[in-house]
Amino acid sequence: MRVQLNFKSGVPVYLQIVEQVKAAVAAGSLRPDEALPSVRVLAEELRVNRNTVARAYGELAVQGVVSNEAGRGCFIRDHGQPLRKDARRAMLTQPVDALLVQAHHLRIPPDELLALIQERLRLLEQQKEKDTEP
Amino acid sequence: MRVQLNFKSGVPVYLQIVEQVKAAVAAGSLRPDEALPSVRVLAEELRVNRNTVARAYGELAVQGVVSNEAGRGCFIRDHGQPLRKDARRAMLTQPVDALLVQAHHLRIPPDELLALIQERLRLLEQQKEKDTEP
Amino acid sequence: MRVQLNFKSGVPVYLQIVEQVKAAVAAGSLRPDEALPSVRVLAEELRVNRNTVARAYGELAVQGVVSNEAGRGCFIRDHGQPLRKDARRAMLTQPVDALLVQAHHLRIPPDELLALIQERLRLLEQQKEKDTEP
Amino acid sequence: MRVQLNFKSGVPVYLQIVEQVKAAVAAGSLRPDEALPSVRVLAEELRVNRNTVARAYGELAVQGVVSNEAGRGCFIRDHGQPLRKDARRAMLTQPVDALLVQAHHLRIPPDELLALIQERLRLLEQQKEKDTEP
DNA sequence: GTGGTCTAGACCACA
DNA sequence: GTGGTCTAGACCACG
Repeated sequence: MRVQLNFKSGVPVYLQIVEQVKAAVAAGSLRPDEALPSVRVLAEELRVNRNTVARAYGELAVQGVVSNEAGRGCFIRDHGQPLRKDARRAMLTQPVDALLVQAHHLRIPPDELLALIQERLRLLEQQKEKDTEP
Repeated sequence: MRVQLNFKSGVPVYLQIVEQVKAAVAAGSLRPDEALPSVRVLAEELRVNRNTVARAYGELAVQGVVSNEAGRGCFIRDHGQPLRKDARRAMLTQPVDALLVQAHHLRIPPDELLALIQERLRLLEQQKEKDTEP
Repeated sequence: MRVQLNFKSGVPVYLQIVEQVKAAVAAGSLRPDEALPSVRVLAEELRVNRNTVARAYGELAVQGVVSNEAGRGCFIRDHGQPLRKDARRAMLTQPVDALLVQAHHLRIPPDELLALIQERLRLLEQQKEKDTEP
Repeated sequence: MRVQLNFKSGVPVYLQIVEQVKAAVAAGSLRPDEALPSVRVLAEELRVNRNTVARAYGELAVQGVVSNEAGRGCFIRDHGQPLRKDARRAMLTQPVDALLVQAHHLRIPPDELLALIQERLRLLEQQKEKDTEP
């Protein structure tokens, strides 16, 4: 489970965690009964207060995405099939539209936006490789 | 001037307003000396408290984007050139990264994400034409 | 830290707080990393609403005087000055003009005003030394 | 009577007028029974709403500095001797200190502050000459 | 406990 | 009508 935080966005950290876990579950990359990293491990990994991770896990439990079992850990609950690809794809349309609107406001033409996206894509891939290597 | 709020994002409403006004100015779609909607009008339009809009306008004034004239209104200040294109482009990297992370968690591969983006792009263009025609 | 409010002056309370904190920092009686009283405490002390103090602290943070750390408190920043010198100097012309006008109305000729300024300057320097010594 | 307004200071315009008239009376440059300019004349001179000037005159009347005589005008009331020069000079120490603190905070050294003051002094003198000429 | 945001509604200065 | 300030009290994120 790879969580990417953006501390400058103003979006509460615990919500960023919640959203990314939910997305991973929807995609099937987190399987039922799979364990999430422990609160303190994830907190240290993200350099975030333990309470923040605990709150995220609590929120996920309330929403029925995971089940917190005291003393054992935090496990993905069974949700039947993960969403089919077109459903997951549909979950992206709103954020995509938001990005297009913002680009339009900034008068960045579509081709430049696409170039920017591919540039960032390459950069994120490189980071992933670095993290995996050592 | 059209402002779109996202109440679920956790980003302070007043900052969303600030950012969107700045984006519009940066893009040149709000011209110097142009009046913003009055605090009360925008507050009603966005279904938000007057103080929240006032705070946004105050912040914009502090940042020199706008000049608030009591009894008259809130006007875009002439700040010479709008931002250079690379600065505007830089304002997009954060949202782009957020989108890429979300797509990754949803296991939507880059090529499908790009396809989705171009699909939405076409759709937005069609809407724009409709708005302009009649 | 002693803050004296004048409710009858027409000067916004939050600005009075801002000015006095800045003055204390300038005078050296508030040192870098020193904590200001918490928003709630100062609000009670001044018999003013929490929001008013919060607004003052927010303004001080924007101006780089102070760093507000959620969950920890409000601390004096040891800051390198971002603005260029001529910009900073420009920020002084308004208050200078106001002083000159007032002196003119009080029929204090320019040379006496300058003498007074140098007198107060010496006095402020002496105070700073006293604060620094022991 | 020369009134200089600062619209950006946040100090209400009517209070700026009140303070400057009071200072002039304290200095003896406005003598008992001397007439102030009529509301509409001063309003036009200052490019300010007539209500604002009227409010200032009203405030001065309440404080016993002037006497508003309907249909005739607004006259300075007799206050015995104007203040001696050292008393008037004392009225300047607080604003002078505020200016020094602000300069210090902006890291403008005393010699530059003094240079700025003399520069503004020359500028104000020139304006006065222009106003007197025609 | 800390600071930050938002709402509801009041009053003020100004046009 | 405009923007600006203040209060009272709520909830949130974080430590």
